[in-house]
Amino acid sequence: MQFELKHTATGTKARAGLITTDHGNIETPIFMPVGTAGSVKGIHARDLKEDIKAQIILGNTYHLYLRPGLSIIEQAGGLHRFNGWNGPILTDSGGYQVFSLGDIRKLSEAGAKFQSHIDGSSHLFTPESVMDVQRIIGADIMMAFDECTPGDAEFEYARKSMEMTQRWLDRCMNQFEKTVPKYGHSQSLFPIVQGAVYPALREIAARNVLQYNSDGYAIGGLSVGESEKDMYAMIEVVNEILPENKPRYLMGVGTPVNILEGIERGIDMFDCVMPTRNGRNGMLFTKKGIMNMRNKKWADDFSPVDPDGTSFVDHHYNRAFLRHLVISGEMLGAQIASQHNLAFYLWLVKEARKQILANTFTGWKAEMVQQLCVRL
RNA sequence: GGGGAGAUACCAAAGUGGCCAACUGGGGCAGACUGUAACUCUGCUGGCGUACGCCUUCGUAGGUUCGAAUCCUGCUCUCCCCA
Repeated sequence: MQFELKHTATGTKARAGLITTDHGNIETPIFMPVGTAGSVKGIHARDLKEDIKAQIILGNTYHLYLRPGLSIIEQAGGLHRFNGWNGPILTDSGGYQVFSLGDIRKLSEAGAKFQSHIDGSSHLFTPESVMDVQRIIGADIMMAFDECTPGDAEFEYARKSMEMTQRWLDRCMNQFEKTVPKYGHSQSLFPIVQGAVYPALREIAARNVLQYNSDGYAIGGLSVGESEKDMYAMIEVVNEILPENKPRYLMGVGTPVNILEGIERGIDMFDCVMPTRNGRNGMLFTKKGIMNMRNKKWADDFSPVDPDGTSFVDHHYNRAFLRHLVISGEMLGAQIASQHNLAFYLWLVKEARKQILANTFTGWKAEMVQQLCVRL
């Protein structure tokens, strides 16, 4: 994987770049749809590529390891062959599950012992094993195994947590160096910067990851309970230190506004479940604001789902029908909403890139942020 | 014609003298969701008020009682069984 910085918009840290992988190119800034179990929920690979114009999607080490299991994925020839998506794939390491499955896991220096959320069985994830699993999955971009520190962590906890993530990173790197890709395409490993909401910790963590000269760097442990103000402040601290010539990935973020704020602060890559999960729950993000499709006001609105939308669903279906589907619990409603939201997110980052290249990002972004928060 | 059962809020359905403006489910209305244990979760759902509260409700008209959705009587309607 390689990264080429194309342009930094004047008067801002917002950047446009190009990532090249063995499965295709990625124009940054980019949003990466989340496909935890190997599929972006409700979305066909064809629509992902042709309609939504996704350039890279996520998978999750923890989920794929539990089900279908490594043997099946290996037999398939890796996740790309298994799920029919032949574009770039990034896998999260399970670090987020260390956070979200807090009740059913135990952390130690060795790693994280999980109880499967599926059948309760016990599994130990170590930095080494997580590298091996991601080799088998065959992600173009693998993530280091980290502890995603909760946003409200005390300083001492955050410090210890960050330090363990650093030691785990060292082990990840060693294992990564000791192993090779299984399917003929190259794989990169991104370290993750932790440190909760403490600038001093974030600084240490950001400087620490530089020693590995990785293909890219991630910022984790944000949008996990801290304030947006803190989140933006941490991005600024870290991006001050991360190298210019490598992509920066802000993990798990976020709302359309979060993404624009992140781009403005020099982030290149984003992922978030929000467009799909909120879509399944009836919420639409649009250029003009947020729509809750369950609201009665759409019941007799027969205009297109989103007249400004870039997806075919935006023009093929009307709002009243979409509301009917959502209210009725019809799965097509969840699909339409997810497809719209993803297409919107991809439009948003593509447009941001255009504005960066034209040096008009700042004004455009300010205007968009106003619009995006409106409740329609 | 004879016998029996029942009528509770938008629907279904608990409650069978005070803790009942009334359990619960559905429906309705709104909110949440950020590296997915999530097509999930939360709140409201008689009227007015932010709220303590006040007012009007359990087919209908009366009655008993300090007090009734709950007990008694008349009426109206519904369902079931037998002829």
